[in-house]
Amino acid sequence: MHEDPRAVLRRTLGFDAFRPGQEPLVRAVLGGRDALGILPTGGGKSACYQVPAHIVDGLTLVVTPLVSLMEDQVGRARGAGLRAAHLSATQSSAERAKTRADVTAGALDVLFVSPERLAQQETRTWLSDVRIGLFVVDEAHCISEWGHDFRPAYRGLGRVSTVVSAPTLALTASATPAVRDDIVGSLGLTDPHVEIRSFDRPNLHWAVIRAPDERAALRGTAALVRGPGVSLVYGPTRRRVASTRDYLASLGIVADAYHAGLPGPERTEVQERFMAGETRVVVATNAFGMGIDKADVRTVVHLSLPSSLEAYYQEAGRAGRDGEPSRCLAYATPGDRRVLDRFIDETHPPAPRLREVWRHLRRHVGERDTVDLARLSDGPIPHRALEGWAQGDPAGALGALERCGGVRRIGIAGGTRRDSGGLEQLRIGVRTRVDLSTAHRLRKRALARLRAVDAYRRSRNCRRNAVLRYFGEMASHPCGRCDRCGWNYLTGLP
DNA sequence: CGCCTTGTACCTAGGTACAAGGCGGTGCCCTAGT
Repeated sequence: MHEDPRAVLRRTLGFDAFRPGQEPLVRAVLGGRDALGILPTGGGKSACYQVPAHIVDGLTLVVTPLVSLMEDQVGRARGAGLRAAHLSATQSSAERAKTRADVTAGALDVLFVSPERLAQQETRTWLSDVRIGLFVVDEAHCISEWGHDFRPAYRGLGRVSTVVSAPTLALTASATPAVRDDIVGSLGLTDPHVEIRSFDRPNLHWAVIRAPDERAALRGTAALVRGPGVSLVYGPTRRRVASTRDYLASLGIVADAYHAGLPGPERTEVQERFMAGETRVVVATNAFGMGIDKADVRTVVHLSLPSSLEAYYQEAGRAGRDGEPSRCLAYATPGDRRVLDRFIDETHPPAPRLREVWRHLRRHVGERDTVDLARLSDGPIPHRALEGWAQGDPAGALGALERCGGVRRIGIAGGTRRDSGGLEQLRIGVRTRVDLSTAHRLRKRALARLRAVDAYRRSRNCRRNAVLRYFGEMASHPCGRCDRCGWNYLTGLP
């Protein structure tokens, strides 16, 4: 019989009682059952694996999407009395070797890794000799959000979870019923215990602000961030993030910009200033957020709505973590929908289009060719359909074909990716058959998600209820704190 | 359905004016050649 989880909680984390939802998840995995926990941010997801990690026999293996998050989690796990480490490409090979040796020797309780590392054959071979007591997928919505295109390694976690003879625990802060099903199905969870806490955040005030164009949205944003407290402004592109920051600066409003195109040290610095309370305004792309938990953000402004309500709720939900009244405001301009439609056409082209591109490739490219994509695109393939893919990101028609098994990426012949400019000398193989049903399904899914955003933007009814319903929650009375319930985003809060 | 970059015409050098067309965001991984 193992130590009582409550005693462990008290001894290691200093809490007298579990928070809602935690204990059933802990007891489920300790009883050998798979589990899925959907707990709000700040709801104590880490404790759900930290407590079992003290108890189970063997290693607790935690999959985490970002290296910065891993480093954070290692620190907190150590603070909870666990012997913890992580593996990442930023470490020296000596460091990694040491961690592996520790794991093999049973000298670690918790190991954090990326899904990409788990996808490596080398890692799997090594882990097959390690006794694993619990397999944890943190930020499990990434399986659904990123796994289908951006980070396909997330789709491979299912093979790990079924091979490992330990229970699997999937944790996330937000998941619609469809995303839940996707997580359970993709991980191959068997009869999981599912724990879902409410998404309602009674201190958040919602509004969609119509603006004739981007310029008007920008002016409005400046007025909003002049208000009291810390503000977070989300822009759809790096360029707009930079120009918004500059515009605010020209008005004497000091703001930091954050996106993935900035050098690492600068990103770190912006984050640290923000967390330390030295920044009043951060303008950012969606790169800013995961793992950043600042309590006193009063206003989150979106210059335009993102392409899914999941993303919107995650980003807007960074307001008011301290429970104080806070605003979640999104601008809507006439061009929004059209631009997003175009992005979908690029990332998930319609099946007939894909078939056309694939046939063209079949005629000109063999099973294992080195091709000059720039020359190929003189044909019916526009340059842009190939571009993103060649640079390493699975975007465009080739990316979609790759997901359908019609095209195989072999590598870049000669030179590095960056040196080659991405377009010459790409080695690909074109298969003799292609099944476009995956591409079709993903396109339908992307369009459906976009329609939900559109519905939210245009909704005549309570905004909060619209969001809750989307996440599969029963909506009660109108909230009384959104624009549709008569709340005024300019005068409604101090 | 708006903004910005790129392309073209002008004619012989590099500006200007205007038209056309394109437009995205998230991160792991440690290759191979300096």
